[in-house]
Amino acid sequence: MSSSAIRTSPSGSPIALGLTLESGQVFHWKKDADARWHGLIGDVPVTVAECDGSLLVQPGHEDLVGKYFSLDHPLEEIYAKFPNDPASRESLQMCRGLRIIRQPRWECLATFITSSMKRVASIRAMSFAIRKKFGQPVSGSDVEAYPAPGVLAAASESDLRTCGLGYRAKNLLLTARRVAEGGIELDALCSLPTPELRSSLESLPGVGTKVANCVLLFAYERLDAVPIDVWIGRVLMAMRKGRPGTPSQLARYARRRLGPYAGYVQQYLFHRARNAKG
DNA sequence: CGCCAGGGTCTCG
DNA sequence: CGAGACCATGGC
Repeated sequence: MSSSAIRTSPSGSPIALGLTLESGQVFHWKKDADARWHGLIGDVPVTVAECDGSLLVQPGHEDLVGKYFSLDHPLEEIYAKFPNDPASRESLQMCRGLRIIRQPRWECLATFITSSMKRVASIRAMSFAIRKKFGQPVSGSDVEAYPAPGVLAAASESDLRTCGLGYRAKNLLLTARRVAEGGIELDALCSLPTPELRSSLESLPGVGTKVANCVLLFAYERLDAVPIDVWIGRVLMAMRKGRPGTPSQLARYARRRLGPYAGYVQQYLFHRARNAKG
């Protein structure tokens, strides 16, 4: 592969590429027989491979790829603030090098609107279907770019349903219209404090507490945001010695116990829980 | 085949 | 604020 190696962060903390791309943050990357990953960063086709914790990319893509995969995140500092309970320690041992990606905001928001009550494999299938039906073809990629808000805003609900969205089609359509009409400017919101940003996101159709936290964590660099889905809900309940709780109680517990990088801890716990199976 | 999933929204206490 | 009903689909 015509590629040059780029280094990870100055501290030398590595990236685990496969873990990062298979941890339910992003849903359109494909691994080939040679363990190279093919995907799009925005509308730029990218091929990435991992070699001893560093990334190999095409010349010229170093900055784009480095930012997308958050190679500047200080993993050792983050790990130093991990909680000391057995589950968190074990998740760190399993997931060392997994990074929270910086995703394009609309793409992240839209895919997580479609994610409710769906498994990762289904979210991935819907994502590909939406790209294929509405997205712009990209030269050098077998995956289409994620369609802009205006494109989905001009679609019909029944067209969206053909992508397997079910009742989520209406929410995606309504939110696409809000964004396309300028009712909310996703990129401009990045300067807002987290509470105000969260409120803005939750004003969108199909965006509640959990989806807003996914977008805060995966697209707005709020590394303390904790999405609580059924998996993390079970993990938190186990950490509370089996004591169940309301969503707000679990959120408060997570804020208190998972530390300043709670979003990172959550992602590691999520991956550990989903891959437990014994 | 039945089960469950990176939930949101509305209604009613 | 908290609990329940309802929503559609597909992988397994």
